[in-house]
Amino acid sequence: MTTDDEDGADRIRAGWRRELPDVPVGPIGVITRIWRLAQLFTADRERTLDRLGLDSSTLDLLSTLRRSGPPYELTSGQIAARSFVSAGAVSQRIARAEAAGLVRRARSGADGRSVAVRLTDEGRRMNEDAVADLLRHEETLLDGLGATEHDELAATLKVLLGQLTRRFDAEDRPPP
Amino acid sequence: MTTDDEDGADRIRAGWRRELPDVPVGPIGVITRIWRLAQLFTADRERTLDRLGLDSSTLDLLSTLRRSGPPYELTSGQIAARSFVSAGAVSQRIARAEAAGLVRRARSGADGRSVAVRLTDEGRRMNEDAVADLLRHEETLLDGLGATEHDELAATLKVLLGQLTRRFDAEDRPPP
DNA sequence: CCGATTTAGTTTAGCGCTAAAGGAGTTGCT
DNA sequence: AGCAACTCCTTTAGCGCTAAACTAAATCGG
Repeated sequence: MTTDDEDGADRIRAGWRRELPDVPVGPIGVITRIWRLAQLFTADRERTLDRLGLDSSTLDLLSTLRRSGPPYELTSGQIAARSFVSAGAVSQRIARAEAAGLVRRARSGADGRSVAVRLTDEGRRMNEDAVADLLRHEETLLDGLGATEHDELAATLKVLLGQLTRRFDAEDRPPP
Repeated sequence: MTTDDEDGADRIRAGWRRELPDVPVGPIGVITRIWRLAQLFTADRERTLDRLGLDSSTLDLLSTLRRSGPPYELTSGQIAARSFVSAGAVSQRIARAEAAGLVRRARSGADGRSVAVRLTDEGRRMNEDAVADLLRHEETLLDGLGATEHDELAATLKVLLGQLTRRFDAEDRPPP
């Protein structure tokens, strides 16, 4: 008596349970759904950003600068450290945003190797508009969850994320 | 009195609350963490798959065929419909997997336009090994969650995913 | 049946990313 | 001081993806 409101994850799980009965299918219910939700949130952001003439990597750059507070300036290295992308990607993002007039680059005073990246007024304005739009809209995406459910979800995700982050960090740094 | 075990999402949320107090920062606790978890799961899979000489897009193709059951054969179109990627991407995935000897392509009997893609014995073996490895390992990633917490998480994710899927589907198909 | 339309799959241009190589400035050792 | 080692950033080759152009086969309507 299978329940009828199977989703994609349920179907994948049922497929593996049928075909490879020895394999544990438990993780699918969480991991596959997290992947799929991440995709949906990404696609939804992209639709909004298209309207605003931005893309998600530019938004990430502008937001990192904006969140740092006045004078909205960081070095490339600081941006890379906060962005979870490679230094090369940051360099390209800055070049694109500079061409669009959203940031300006200047050699940093103290250290001739670093580059200070600063938000222009237009970059700041576009970022503030986009962040307000996105977060207000994303709030509605989670409306279907009750307040308690929402908070418990955030809390559980935080626990899991903390555990995995610590675990992977420890694995990367094998015992001396 | 800020709690001290802030994670990245908490820091982003605190930054926006400080800089743009009018913007609702609630969604960050869920959406940002889902993105980050998806990234971690992806990176973890990639490490395992590297060892096995596979990549995640090839795994996805082989798994789709394997889950369909004997004779492990589907048309390109059926694969695309199950894969959440474009038809072009499927075509390229098949070409790579065929070059690696993991699938074989043949014009499909009934309809001269379609292509039947079938798992080779080696493709089937590699897929079964990889799926067993991955799922057994991923089970341990979720070990830190209690059974109840795990089940509640899966259930909440399923609800949210269902709501969003229906909502976006409805938006794509505007009223007639 | 014949031409137009639709459908299945492939090919290609362009995108942003990573990893690795390169260029320029700084630090440290003697 | 002088030179090696290091650091910060940029550049580039290669990858897989998407969107769109394209080829070929099937279907439909007069």
